[in-house]
This record gives sequence, structure tokens and C-alpha cells, in this order.
Amino acid sequence: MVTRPPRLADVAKAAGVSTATASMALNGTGGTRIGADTRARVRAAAAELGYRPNTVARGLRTRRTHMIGFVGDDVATTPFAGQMIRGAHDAARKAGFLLLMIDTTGDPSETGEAIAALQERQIDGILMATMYHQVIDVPEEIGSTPVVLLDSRSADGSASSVVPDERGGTLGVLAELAAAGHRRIGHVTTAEDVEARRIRLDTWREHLTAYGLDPDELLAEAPEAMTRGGYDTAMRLLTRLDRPTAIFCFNDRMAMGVYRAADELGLSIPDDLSVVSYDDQELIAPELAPALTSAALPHYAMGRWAVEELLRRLDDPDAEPAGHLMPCPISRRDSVAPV
Amino acid sequence: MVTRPPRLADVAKAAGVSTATASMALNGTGGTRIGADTRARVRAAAAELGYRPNTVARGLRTRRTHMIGFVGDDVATTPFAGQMIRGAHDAARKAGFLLLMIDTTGDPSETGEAIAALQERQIDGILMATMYHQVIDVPEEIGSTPVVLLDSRSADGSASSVVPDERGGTLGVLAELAAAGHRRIGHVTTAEDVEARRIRLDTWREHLTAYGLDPDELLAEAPEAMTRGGYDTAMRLLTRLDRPTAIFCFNDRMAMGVYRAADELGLSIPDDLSVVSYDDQELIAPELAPALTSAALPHYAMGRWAVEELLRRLDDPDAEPAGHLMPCPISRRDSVAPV
DNA sequence: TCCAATCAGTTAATCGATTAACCAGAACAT
DNA sequence: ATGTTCTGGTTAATCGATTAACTGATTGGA
Repeated sequence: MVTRPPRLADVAKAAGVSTATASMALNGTGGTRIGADTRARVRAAAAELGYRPNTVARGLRTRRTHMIGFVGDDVATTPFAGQMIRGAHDAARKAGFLLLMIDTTGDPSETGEAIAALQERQIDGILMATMYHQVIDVPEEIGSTPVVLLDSRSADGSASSVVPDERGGTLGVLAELAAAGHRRIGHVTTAEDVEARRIRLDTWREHLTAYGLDPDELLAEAPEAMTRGGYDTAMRLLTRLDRPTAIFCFNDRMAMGVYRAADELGLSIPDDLSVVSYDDQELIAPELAPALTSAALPHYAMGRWAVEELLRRLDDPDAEPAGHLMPCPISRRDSVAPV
Repeated sequence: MVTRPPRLADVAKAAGVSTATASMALNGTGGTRIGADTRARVRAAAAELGYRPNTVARGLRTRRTHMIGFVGDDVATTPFAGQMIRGAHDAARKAGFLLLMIDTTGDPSETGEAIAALQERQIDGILMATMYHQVIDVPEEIGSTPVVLLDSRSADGSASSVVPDERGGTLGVLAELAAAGHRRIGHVTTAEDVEARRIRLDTWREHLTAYGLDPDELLAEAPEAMTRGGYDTAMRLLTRLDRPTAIFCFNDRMAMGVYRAADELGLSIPDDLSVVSYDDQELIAPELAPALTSAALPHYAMGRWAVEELLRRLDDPDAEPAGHLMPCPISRRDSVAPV
């Protein structure tokens, strides 16, 4: 005999009450209408039977599924994604929500389909995550579904969003260098037109200008933000007559190239050259020799915040969309020394 | 005015039919009962209104939610996890399913809760994934929910499962060495008691024994499968009088240590020493100099297979559980040369 | 011509909860 | 004595689909 799982009606019958009473007793709703002993009887019956509410039925009635759609443009490829998902997952679970994941593989036409698939399932809200900090338009398919953007901002500020405080992080690592007495700080970056590049570059420019230095003298760009690009650009900066005493790298991968270039030129890090970077990638920054000082991308925290914000919006759909800058903590390691 | 999304009843009214007819027309059920023109009229009305079925209501009636629970013991930390999820995601989506993710952070007491949370949501089946190949007991909370194990096997074979064909992969990389004329093949491995270690080690033993060599002469173990361990063990093997001409590493991280040891001893890879490994980790194997020949862990393929198997079991719950060995393709690179 | 089968639908029950509306009895105030 | 207010529930409607059972015309075969 296949015993199907107990329904609320079974619990009610076992406790000798109506399903309405059972529902209210278990959910604590209905105010004072349920007596203490009745409540206890229902609870005991539920425990006895191993009752688990059918959230599909509940969802149909209440229009709340306690599921959040997570739309990512590439779940797998970057190690960052995992942390973002994890932050979102943890915050969701704490509030009794689960994540319904969907990956668009970066294909924009997929995004509309993904959103529709989630909406059919009556998710309570949507998290839209991008792998890199960027500015996007909220897809119109979203309609009135509450949404929070993760690692990207909406062009018109119509949706809540959380992005890393790139400016703060940049100022942070530059402050490390300044504290060690560095002035001539080079910057190696990518030519790719991404938000992160723009902010880090502008902030660094500002910093140098404040010292009366000409940033353009100390800037080098590579086509791509990879090791190779870091190597090439560092070579250019470090073979100049008045080479910088420190380099701020766009990211850790480029920093790897800078390390190699310094090595080949017989420059010792941090004694002859200090290096700071961005991203604080797990398998890179702490593993380099010497370990690299880097501003961390707060993916876990952003994931968390996004869910918390989404839950806030579920409570109050008319609240103003919030744009949050998540601080990028500085991981201080061994790649910075006094001039 | 807030316009709520159209219901099936709205479509039916617009097409001038009953909801039963509308349902059958849209789903193609009910055999010949629906005339071609009626069907067309209903379809047109649905398209016109932008009708999207409410899958919560449907799920309540049909007891099928088209959602698969994915229980992972650590979604984020390993880069492998992403590929596994992706494989599962892609196969699921192709079949109209979505993944409901839940992370237990490796805590076994969490697992029961996770399964219960998924069952409350009436998922159609569960994927249980572990980050490392291991043998586990299927949690009793699973009950009669269809389940497929990912990267682990059930101790009693009661559930379908898919794991990497470690033996095949090991034979594969060893064959690379054999083809280059290597006989004295050392093995550096970890002392951690994991399934992968056991199989790779046993297979290597077998291979050497077939050549009449004594494996124990050529084996070195480290406490952990990290770079450090690879370095230490390689140092031991390579400073012997009759050092091996090739080394098979337990994984890529240990191979990094082997590379460093060889470098320090003035041995050039692959000319003085050939190296093969396992895992084919994205950020390691292809990036080493020379690039490392390694047997790949087929996480994407396993994720896919697991979903396909789960869907098969949904169709036929009484089918025998299948234990699948997923081949580990060999990534041939530049770390092997003729003796 | 008449009964059976086929066609093309409709009606109504159902999935398992939540919740608005109602109700009987006890306590209380006037 | 009688209306009012609590207490502690119950009844029945509802969420939005699917589907078993039924029905009223046609068509077809003998």
C-alpha cells in the first residue's frame, strides 16, 4: 500500500477539529480564536503524522511561493558567481525562501524566456545577476515582478541594485601605497570598456592629480585583462627612465603578469616595486609570492544584500528603489613596502 | 488599475469555449475532441492575451511541478560545482524543468532539512551532489522521492548515481606515458582517504605490476593534496638514485608542486621528466608551463546525465537504479615526452 | 429506419491549502 | 431579563488549473 503524505485534513481529523482550525493553529494566525489546548492538540497531531504543508496548494491560495528566481548570465564560469549565489542562498534560506536558478549563458534573447519561465512558476521576486559590474536595462518582461539587480545597475535607476564600491576599493588600495610613501603609482588596465575599468581608472587619475602628477604618464593599457596583458603593460611602464615605484593593477590576473615582468627585469616585489590590485581572487592573490594586496569584490555580501532588499520590497512594493554600493574590503598582504 | 495576468478562464471566454476546452486545446490533450478551428481560436486568444499558465495551480492538480531539487554540499567553493550545476541546468531546461537549489554547507544535519524543504515544494525529484567522489548513504528523508546521486555512489546501490570513471581516466594518462616509452612511473598522492585516491592508486599499481615493477618503490604520499604536498613527495621521488622518468599526480594542485620541485632540481619538464595528472582544472592544467596533460573530471556531462536519468525515473519509477561511470577525457598537452 | 459509434464539446469534481463570513454558548453589563 | 461582547470554533468559498464523466448532434452500418 502506498501511503500518501498526510494532508492538513488528516491532521485536523486526528486532532478532532476542522481544517480551518488546524491551519490557524499551525500557522499561528487567527488571533485569539484558537485556544491554547486546541493549538497544542493540533501541533501534536501534526508532529505525530509527520505533517508537511503542501506549499504548492498554499502558494495557489496565498499567491506567495517563497521562491526567488535567480537569473544569472553565467552561473558557472567565474568563481565569483558561486559566492554571489551562496550569499543569496543563505539570506533566502534564513527567511524561508529557496532559489530557483536559471542561466541565460549571456544570451539576451534567453533572458526574456528565463523571466517568463520563472513568472509562470509564480516566484515572489527576481534577482538578476551579471558576472561583471555593468549598466543594463531592466528587461520589460519583468513587468511588475519585484526585482533586484546584482552586480549591475539599471540605466534609469528604476530597479534596486547592488554593485561593488569600486571607488572606495580603489581609494583603499591607493591609500595603502600612499601610507608607504608611494607617489609615482602606475596603473595597468584593460582597454575593454567595462564599468569597473572606468571607475578604477578615474579614481586612480584623481588620486594622482591630487599629487600634481600627470596620470597619462603612468598609464598603460592592454587589449585584455589577462596575465599576458599585465606582462606587456608592466614591461612598458617598468623600462621607462622614471619608472613608477608602485603599480595598481586592474585585476589580479594582470597582476600575475606584472609579477612576471618584474621578475624578468630583476625587480624584487615589494622591495623594488610595490603592487596592489583588485578582485582578490581566491586562487591568485593569496597564492602569489609575495602574496598580493588586493581589494576584494564582495560577492557574498552583495548576494545577501540583494535578497534582503528583495524581501523588503515584497513587504513594501512602493518603496523607492535603492542603489547600494557594497564596500570592497582590502586584503592586506605582502606586496607593499615603503619606498 | 492593476491588471492581473490573464487566467485560463479569460482565454476560454475570449475564444468562446469552456475552460476544459481551452485547457485541452492548449495542451494538445483530449485526443480528437478538439476541432482544428477551435484549437486555432483558443491558441490565438491565448497569444492575444499573452496567457501564461499558472504552474502552481497546474502543479496542485497534476502533482508535477517540473522542478528538480538540487542538493549540494557546497555550491560555491569548488570551480567544479559550477560545471555540474550547469550540466544539470541545461538538461533540465531542455526538458522544461527548473532547478531549485539548496546548499547544505556540508552539514549532514542540514541535509535532512534541505530535503524536507524541497519536498514541501513538491519537487518532482532530487539530485544530490557532492563535491568529491564518495560513497554515501541515501538519507532516509528522501522516502520515495526519485533521486539521483551526483559524484557519489550509494553504499547499497539503492539509488541511481553517476561518478567519474577514475579507472578509465587513470589508464588513459598512463597510456600516454606508456606510448612515450615510460616504465618507471612514480605516483604522488594524498593520504586522505577518498574514493578518488583509492581508485587512481589501485589502477596505477596494477599498471606497474603488469610491467613487473614494484609500485611501492615508486609511491609517495603527502598528508594533503595541495601544492606543498606535491612538492614534498616529488622531492622524495626525484632525489632517489633510480628516479622515475615520469610522474602520475593525484591531481593538478599536486602537479604544481611537482613542477616546482623539478624546477629546483634542475630537471626540465618534459625532457627530463614527464608529468601527467588528474582533474584538468581550468585555472591550473592549461596555465602551467609546460601545459599539463591531465584526465578531466567530466562534471558537466555528469550533471547532464543525472538529470536525464532522473527524468527517466520519473517516467518509470520502478526501473532498476543505474550506476553510471562517466568517461574522463584526456587533455593532451605538453608535459609528456619520449624517454 | 433505428441503434451504435464518433465527434466536439460542456459540467462539475478535484488537487490541498487559506480565510472571510458565520455561529453557538458563556460571561457580562444594564 | 435582555442585549452585547467575547471565546472558540465551523462552514464554505476560493486560488487556477486538469480531467473524469456526461451530453447533444451527426454519421454510419445493418
